[in-house]
Amino acid sequence: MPELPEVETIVRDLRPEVVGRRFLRASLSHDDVLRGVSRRALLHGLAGARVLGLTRRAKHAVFSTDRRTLVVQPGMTGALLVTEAPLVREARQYAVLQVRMDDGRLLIYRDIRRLGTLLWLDQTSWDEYSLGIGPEPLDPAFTPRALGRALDGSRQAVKKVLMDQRRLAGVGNIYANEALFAARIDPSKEARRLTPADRARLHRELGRILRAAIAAEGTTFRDYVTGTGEPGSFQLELLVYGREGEPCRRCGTTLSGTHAIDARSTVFCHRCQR
DNA sequence: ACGAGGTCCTGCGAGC
DNA sequence: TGCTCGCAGGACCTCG
Repeated sequence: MPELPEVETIVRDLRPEVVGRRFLRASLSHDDVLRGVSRRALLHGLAGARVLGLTRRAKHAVFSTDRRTLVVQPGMTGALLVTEAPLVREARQYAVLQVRMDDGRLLIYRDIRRLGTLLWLDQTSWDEYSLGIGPEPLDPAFTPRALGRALDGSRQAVKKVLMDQRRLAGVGNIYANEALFAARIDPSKEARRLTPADRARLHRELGRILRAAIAAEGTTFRDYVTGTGEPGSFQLELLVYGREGEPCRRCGTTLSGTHAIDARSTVFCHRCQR
């Protein structure tokens, strides 16, 4: 499930493949991934557009072009790939968007469950959209104080606040679970009740884990692949996510699981995280 | 403002 | 073996 490290990996892999390329013809297999743009406007807009840059914002891959900006949010099962060979059957079945480029290769957005979304925005709309997203946790400007501001005043569970894209960019269920375990914070603790020491540890561990996950090219549980089609390897380093009922790597206590926070699977050590 | 719950979407694994 | 059902969940929505 592409969160910040996964989308960062995809963007780094694809940037040299697409920047400077011109899009030729595009096709779309399903309309239900579009938000605020019609099939016709998207396909017509993409045809002939030159890619000026590819960046990441939160969990979005952002293709800026000499026309509008193509924003891809992979959701649960989305993947972006560049391919030269014709698509094999499995790949073709889930290829939602296919864009022929001027070097003959295809840029593919593949999404099995289609919980991902595609946007086609002008500069002003993209700026506004981006302003509605919280700070980037790997930005040098994201200090412990900035994390404090994201958590301040919220009576919600700290885990839910970490995953709230309006407050903080790019953190989803996997990395929220992992960061809270590493920082030894109970995921259900009210965000506003974190002590300064809690916040300092959470800031440090969140940054450390996101960087380590990028170095590992992301976490592959099911469908996620990098921009080159390879699985990531951070699943080998997960300490709590997916480990409910298994022993805590720190103290050996059986890890607990709950769906009480925002109906998302939460795994934690009730002994280490208080 | 907050929590709870529904919606989208499909593959997968459990259970019968 | 073949079926149904619940679950996975990011973002967004409505309701109370």
